[in-house]
Formats: sequence, structure tokens, C-alpha cells
Amino acid sequence: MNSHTQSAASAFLKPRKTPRQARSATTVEAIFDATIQVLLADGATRLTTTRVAERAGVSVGTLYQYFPHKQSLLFAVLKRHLEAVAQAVDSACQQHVGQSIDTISDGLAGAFLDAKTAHLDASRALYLVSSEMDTADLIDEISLRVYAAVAMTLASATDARFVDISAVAFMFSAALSGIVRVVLDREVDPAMLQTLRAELPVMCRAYLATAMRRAHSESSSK
Amino acid sequence: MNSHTQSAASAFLKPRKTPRQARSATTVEAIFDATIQVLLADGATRLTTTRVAERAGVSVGTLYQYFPHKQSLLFAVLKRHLEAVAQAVDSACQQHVGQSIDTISDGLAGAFLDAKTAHLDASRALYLVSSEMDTADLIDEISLRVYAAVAMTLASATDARFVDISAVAFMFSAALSGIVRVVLDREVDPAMLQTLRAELPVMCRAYLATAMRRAHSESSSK
DNA sequence: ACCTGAACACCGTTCAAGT
DNA sequence: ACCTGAACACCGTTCAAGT
Repeated sequence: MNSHTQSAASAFLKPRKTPRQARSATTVEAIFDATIQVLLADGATRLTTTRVAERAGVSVGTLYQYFPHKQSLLFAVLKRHLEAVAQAVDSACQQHVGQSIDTISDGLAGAFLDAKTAHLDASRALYLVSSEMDTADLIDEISLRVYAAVAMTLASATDARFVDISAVAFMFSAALSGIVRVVLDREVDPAMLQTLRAELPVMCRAYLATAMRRAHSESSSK
Repeated sequence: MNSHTQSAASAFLKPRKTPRQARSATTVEAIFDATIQVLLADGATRLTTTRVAERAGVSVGTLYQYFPHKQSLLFAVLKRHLEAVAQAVDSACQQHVGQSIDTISDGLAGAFLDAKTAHLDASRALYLVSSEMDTADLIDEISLRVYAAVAMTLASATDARFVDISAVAFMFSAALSGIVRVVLDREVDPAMLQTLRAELPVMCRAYLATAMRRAHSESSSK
């Protein structure tokens, strides 16, 4: 299942070594925190490895003991965030398995938005640097994971059947991440966030309802 | 209308001077082309000002005569691309004013997808560097322009009325740019593109139809 | 095992000198 | 008006030396 997600680029970006002593585990944790702090305080342009090390209270050399290059550091921080979001979607999926399609739709849309807005600053900060590294494989992996969970849950709905569930799940998860990303990328206007929170579930429900209708008309015409 | 879109950051990123002679106009054009070529051939990481100048056949100093820094160069290239997309949406909007809501929906979704996929490589290349500069204002400006055109066209539909047209137009344009962005950000799998082309109009129509129904029930309950 | 920080290569940016 | 390219400051990355 994850055989082709572990490509060359992923391996290239992996941390250099895993901490085996309490001291170094603390060091890595400090570096992680420092990265987000510098990103939030000084912006993407002023995010330098020296500055991160300084803020973490270690020397640059120490940073490079755990991360082969700046990219891999940013990669690790982004990975942490995206996996938290994927985890939130997974939980919501398991929670709504076998329920009605509207309940599932509202549950997934809400869970996704909650996960993103819970760490709103981190989300926006990471969007800013996500292009400074080769994130294609990571994005693919997380997208696939979210997609699979969504497909499984939609298929379990008691009151709906879909002809092409893979296409529907693909669009559903693309809509969640895409729309949320576009809105959060802009200045965070509370009114926009409110509109998004109100309208995203509406759009999700509307799309699924149409996909269902197509399923019915197709099965009745056969 | 564009008074608050010309913020400090925008001005900061403006080109240093406008070419007044044929020779320098050619130079700027060569720099633009070289930027996209280097981006496509060498990737975002290897995009250096020296490399761009070299490829354009000029010296670095010449490049810095027209662009105060690397950011402003990337900014100008991105602006060119986004304005072409906005232009395509504008045209589609004018073309479909006063038609049915389904025709409008299909027309806008198709025009947006066409504009993005027409320069697919440039689109993806620019997504990759869009976070290396301060694009917030540019994105806001283009988003606002697309939003305004969409709102105007939706309001002109002969067979539909919306209670909160600003919310609907906001979500509609966010869906277009967000979903397309998320799909194009991933490896361009032809099957995915095909699914997107088939399902995006479906989702747009479904959302607008639901927004209309809400309009009707609200007006009939008053 | 883990940490330090001076040293090196490379990139963005400038500016005195050219046409 | 426009162009050149050596020079400078700064950042990513390394590695010999320390605990």
C-alpha cells in the first residue's frame, strides 16, 4: 500500500539519525519548536538554519546532526502537521462509518476545518514554506490516506450508493483541502472563515446528493 | 476599487523601471522567458539570478536594473500568469451574462480549467515558487477580480436568485481555484485530470442548485 | 554519543567603470 | 540609457576538535 509512496525523494528528506538518548530527544523537540517560532515571528524569508539553532539553544552543527539539510527540517515539521490533520480525518471517518450520507459529509467537513483552524498560524506558516522543499511525495501520501479513509466511509453510508466511488471520493477530498487552503492562504478575515464554515458543508452535501442521484438514474436505466 | 489593493508590499515588489527603448524591452522579455525556462529545466532550488541572467544572455547587473530583487522578478512572472487566468474568467463571464445558471456554471468551470491547463507546466512551476515571495496582495487582487466577475454573472442568471450572492460567489470561486490547485499540485496523472474535468462542473452545478433552493424556500417562508 | 563553531562554497545584491 | 562583472555580505553545509 505504501510501497510507491517511499520514493527516492522521501528517503532523501528523512532525518539523518534517530535520537537514542534523552538529551538528543530534547534537542530535536527544541529544534522543532524553534522552527515554528522563527517562522511565525520572522517570516519565511528570515528562516535560516543558524537562526533556528540559535533559538533552540544549540549550535548549527547539532541541527545538521539530525537533519541533512534545511529542506529535511521543514519537511519534518510539515509532515508532523499534515499527519495530525490526516489523523483527525481518520478519527472522524471511523466515528461516522455506517451513518447517513449527510451526517458523514458534515462530520468530515467539520473535522477537516477544525484540524486546520486549530493550528491556524502553523497552517499558514507552513503553506508559506511548503514550496521551498520537495513535498510532492508527502502530499501524495497524505492525500492518498485521506482519500482512502473518505472512500471507505462514503461506501459505508446506509442511505447512499455511488457508481464511481473513487471519482466521488477524489473530488470530495480535493474540495476539502483545496477550498480550505485557498481561503487560509489569504488574509484571515473572520467573516470569510465564517462563510467557509457555513458553506463548505453545503457544497459537500450538494455534491454527494447529485452523485447519488446519478447513481439511481443509472441503475434504473439498466 | 483598487485603492486598497495597492499596498506597501505590492509597491515594494514593483519592477524598478519601465523600459523606454526597444533594446531594454527586448531585454526584459528575454529575462521573463529565461525565468520560466530555468524554472522548468532546473527546478525551483536551482533558480538563481545569475543563472537567469546567463540564460537570458545579459549580466546580473542588467537584471537588477529592472527588478530590485529576485522576489520582484518571480512576482512579475506570476502576475503575468495569474492575470491571463483572470482575463480568461472575465471573458467567460461576459460571454455568459444573462444565460441560465447551469450554462454559466459550466462555462466558468470550463474556462478556468482551460486557462490553467493551457500553460500546465508554467502553472505547476509557479505554484512551486509562489511561496518564495510575498504574494498575499497579488493573490487578493486576482481573487477579488475573479470573485467580482463571478458574482456579477451569477446575479445576471435568468433562472436563479440567491439570498447571499456574495457568500455563493465567494465559495464558487474558492472551489474553482482551490480544487484545481490541489489537483495540479500533485503529479499530473491524466486520469486525475479527466476526473477533475468531469466532476468539477458537477460539483459547481450541485452547489449552485442547492443555493437556489435555499433562496426559494426562504422567500416563500416570508 | 553528542555537541561546538570556524571555515568554505555559493547566492543575492551593489556599484564603479564602461559603451 | 543601458550594460558589465568584480566585490561584499550572508546563508547552507561541513568537519576537525572537544565533552
